[in-house]
Amino acid sequence: MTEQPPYLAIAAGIRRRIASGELVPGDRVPSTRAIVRESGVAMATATKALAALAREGLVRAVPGVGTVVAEARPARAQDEAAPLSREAVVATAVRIADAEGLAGLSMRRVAGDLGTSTMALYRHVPNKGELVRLMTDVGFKEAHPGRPVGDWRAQLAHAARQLWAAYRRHPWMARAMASFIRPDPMPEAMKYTEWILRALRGTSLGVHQVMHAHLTLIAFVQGLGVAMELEGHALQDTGVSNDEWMDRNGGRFAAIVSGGGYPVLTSIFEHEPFELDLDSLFGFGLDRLLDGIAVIIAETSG
Amino acid sequence: MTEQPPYLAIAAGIRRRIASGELVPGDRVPSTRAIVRESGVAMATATKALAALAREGLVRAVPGVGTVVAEARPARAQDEAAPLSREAVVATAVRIADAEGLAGLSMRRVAGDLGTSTMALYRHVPNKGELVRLMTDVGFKEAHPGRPVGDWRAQLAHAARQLWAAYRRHPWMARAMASFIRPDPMPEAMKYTEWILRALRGTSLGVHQVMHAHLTLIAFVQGLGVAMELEGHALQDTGVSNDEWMDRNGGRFAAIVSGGGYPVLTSIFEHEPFELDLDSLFGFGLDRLLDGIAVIIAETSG
DNA sequence: ACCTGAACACCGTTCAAGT
DNA sequence: ACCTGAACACCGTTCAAGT
Repeated sequence: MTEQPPYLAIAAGIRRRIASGELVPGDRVPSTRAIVRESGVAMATATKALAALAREGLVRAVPGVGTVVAEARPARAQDEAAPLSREAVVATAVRIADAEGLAGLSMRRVAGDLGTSTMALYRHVPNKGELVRLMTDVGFKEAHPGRPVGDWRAQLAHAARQLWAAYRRHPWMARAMASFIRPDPMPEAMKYTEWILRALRGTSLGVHQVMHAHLTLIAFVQGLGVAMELEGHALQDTGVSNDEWMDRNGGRFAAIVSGGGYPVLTSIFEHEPFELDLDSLFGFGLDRLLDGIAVIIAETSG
Repeated sequence: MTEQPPYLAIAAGIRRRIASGELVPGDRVPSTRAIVRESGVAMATATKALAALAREGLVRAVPGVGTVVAEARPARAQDEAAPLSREAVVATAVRIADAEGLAGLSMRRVAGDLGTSTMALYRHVPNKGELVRLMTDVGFKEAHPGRPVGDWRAQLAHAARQLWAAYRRHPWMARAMASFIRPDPMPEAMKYTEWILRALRGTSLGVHQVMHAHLTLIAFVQGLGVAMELEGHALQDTGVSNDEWMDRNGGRFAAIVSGGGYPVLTSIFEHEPFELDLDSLFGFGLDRLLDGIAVIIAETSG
C-alpha cells in the first residue's frame, strides 16, 4: 500500500469490514471522533474517510444516529444484468480512480464493483497497464476542444483549459499517462493532438516548432497534474488543505528554516504562508507560455 | 509488477536464478539470442536486460564465451563491514532506481544489495514513502546551481538546466516527487527554491508572481520528466528508441491514422516520423517560458 | 541496542478446471 | 464460449522473538 493517503487506508479498512459481513446494512460505522481516537489521525482525515465511503454509496449519514452501512445498492443488480464489456470495465475503473486515486485501483476492486470474478476482466482488457491506458483515453475524449474559435492563441488557451479541466476531474491522469512524447497510440489522445497542431498550422512556425510548442504545453499541464494528484482531493475541499499541510509539515518546515540560510523563503512564509491555488498557477503558466510562443511567432513572421 | 518494462522482467528472472544458487559464478547466463527465442522479445530488449545485470556487477561478458555470472562482489564485503546508515540505505536505493526505475525498487531489494535483512532498513527510514522522499532530496542536492552568475534570465536558465540534468540522471525523480506545490519540507529542495526566488527578487515582479514563475518552471521540467521516465533508458541509448517505438506501435498508429480524420498528424508522420529528442524539447520550452516571463517583467517595470 | 523471521494482508497474472 | 478458484511470485509492514 505504498503512498496511500491515510484517509484512504481508513476507508479501505471500513470497506473491508462491510465486505466481510462484520458490518451489515443499518449498523453504525465508527464515528469521526472514534476514528480520531483509534487511529490517531486529524479530524479532517476521519471526515474525508467517511465522505469517500458515502460517495461510493457504501454508507450514509443518518441525522441523530450517525453514519450507517447503506443497503446493498440496486445499481449492482443492473450491473449484473448487463453483460460485461470493455466500456463497463473502463468506466468502473475510472470511477474508482476518481474517488480513490490510482493507489486504490486494483483488478480485484474493479471486479468487486462489477460483481464478477477478477479473472473475467481479462476477457475484456489484456492487463492492468492497458486498462490504465484506456482510462487516459477517456480523459482525452473529455478534453476535446470542439469546434475551433478565434486565432491560434485563443484556440491553444481553450484546448489547454479543456485538458486541465479533465486533469482536475481525473487527478490520476498525470501519473497514468506514461509518455506524451512517444505515446501509445490512442484515438482520442491523437484527436486532441491533431486539433492543436491544426490550430498552430496557420502561423509562421515550422513543423518542428509546432510540435515543440504543443509538447511544451502538454508538459506544463502534465507537471501541474502530477503535483495535483496526491493533494487533489484535499485541494478540492476548499480551505482545508492549507491548514492540514501546516498541521503536518509546519513544524518540520519551521525547523529547517530556523537553521538559517533561507531568508527569501522565510520572508515569504511570514507574509503569506503558501497561499497558492493550482488554478491560478495554471492560468499564470499558460499566459507565460502563450506569450513566449507569441514572441517566436512574431520573430519568424518578421 | 505493474508497468515494469520487459527487459527488467527478464533481468529480474535471471537475477533470481543467481540469487537462488541455480546459476553460480562462472556459469553462462542465457545469451541474447536465447532470450529472444525463449521470451519472444526483440533483440534490443534482450541486450538491455543483460546490460542492466552487467551494470549491477552481477554478470560480465567474456569474449568468446558469452555472458557469465560474476564472482561475488568484493564491494559487498565492504558494505557488510560498514555499519548500516540512513545515507547507505538512501544511496543504495538511488542506485537501484537509477538502474531499474521505481518499479524495481523494493525494500527487500535494497536490503539484499546491502546484505542485511529487510527489517533492518526500518531502523533507518520509517517507511518506503520517506525513503523515496529522501532520494528526491539527493537529486535536488545535485541540482543546486552554485554561485549565481548573470542576470535573472541567465540564472533561471542555469537553474532549470541543472534540475533537468538531475532528472536525466535520475529518471525516477519526476514520479517520486509527489508535490512541488505543497512539498514535504526537504532541506535540499528548499535550498534550490531559495536560490530561484533570490534570482527573481531583483526584478519588478511581486512575491506572488515570483512564486508563480518558479513553480511554472518546475511544473514544466516535472512534466517532461514524467514523459522521460518510462522511456528513459531507451532514449539514452542513442537511436534505438525511435526504431523500437515504431516496431511496437507503428502498426497500431498507422491503423488509427488510416481511418482518416488525422490529416496534420499524417502529413507530419510521413515527413519525419517523430524525430524528437527530449533535450531539444526542453531547450525550446525553457526559452518560451523565459520569453514569457520577460514579457511580464517588461510590463510590470514599464 | 540492534537485528531477524514469520506472518498478515495485500498485489497482477497464469493456468487448469468448471459450466 | 465464457467464467471461476486456486496458486504463484511478488509487495510493505507489524510484531514477537532472538542475540
